[in-house]
Amino acid sequence: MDDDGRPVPRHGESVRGSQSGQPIMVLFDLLSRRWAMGILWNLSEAPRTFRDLQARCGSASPSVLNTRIKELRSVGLIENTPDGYGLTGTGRELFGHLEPLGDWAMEWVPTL
Amino acid sequence: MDDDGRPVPRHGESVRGSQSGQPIMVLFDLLSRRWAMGILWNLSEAPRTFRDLQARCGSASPSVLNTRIKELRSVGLIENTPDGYGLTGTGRELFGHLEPLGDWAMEWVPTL
DNA sequence: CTAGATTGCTACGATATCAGTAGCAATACA
DNA sequence: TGTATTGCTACTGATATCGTAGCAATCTAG
Repeated sequence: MDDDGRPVPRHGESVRGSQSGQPIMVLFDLLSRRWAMGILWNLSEAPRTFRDLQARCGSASPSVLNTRIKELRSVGLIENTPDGYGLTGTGRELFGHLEPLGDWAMEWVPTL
Repeated sequence: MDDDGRPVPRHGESVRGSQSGQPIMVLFDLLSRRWAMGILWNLSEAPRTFRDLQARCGSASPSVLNTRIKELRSVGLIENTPDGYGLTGTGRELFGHLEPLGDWAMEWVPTL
């Protein structure tokens, strides 16, 4: 069996080394896992198949991608629809807060 | 010498495995490194000393913390002030986009 | 000026996570 | 029946992170 990843953080539990259990840290822990935000970003336009999503995530390795998908599904941010993986209502809500970063990044990155 | 981390991503360059070089992916790459968002979060109220910051980041190991600090400084998001490390103007700008996640997380996390 | 105490950091071995590639069962289509 | 595509799993080697130890450079109290 492949790795199924760390336990998905829940409120009050230790979060990948952090003991705070503060909601924002729980969220940061989840979002800072490899490709987590990229997945949400790439599913925002439309549902995508596993392989399509993989291609959009810079050819992320299927094992990591699959692990991340399981995690994001288990916390109800994405779901498996007939058309492929897509954002849930909650996922779309979260994406709403991530979206502004796109414009900000477009202005910021060139200054580096 | 300890690791100085991966190269800090710049526009158009490969981003930790992603070839897109899209600004948002550059940003996601940076933010998804361990403790990156937590550091920004914990510096938002006031400048903190290295050890204070470390304590607030769940006792993150000093090597990772230091690596992250160097990275965030090198892209101008945080700076070293007489009172410790603090957000720059740009850092504060980015934090502005992260801040709403705090409230959202407070509502979301308990539902897990 | 001398003994802590604190601060910013480096070193290093042990783990955990990720990348990269190969490949397979299931379904779809030809 | 053959060929493609899809959603994965397995495995190996590379990288990142953890956890602990410790040190040089200030401060601080006596």
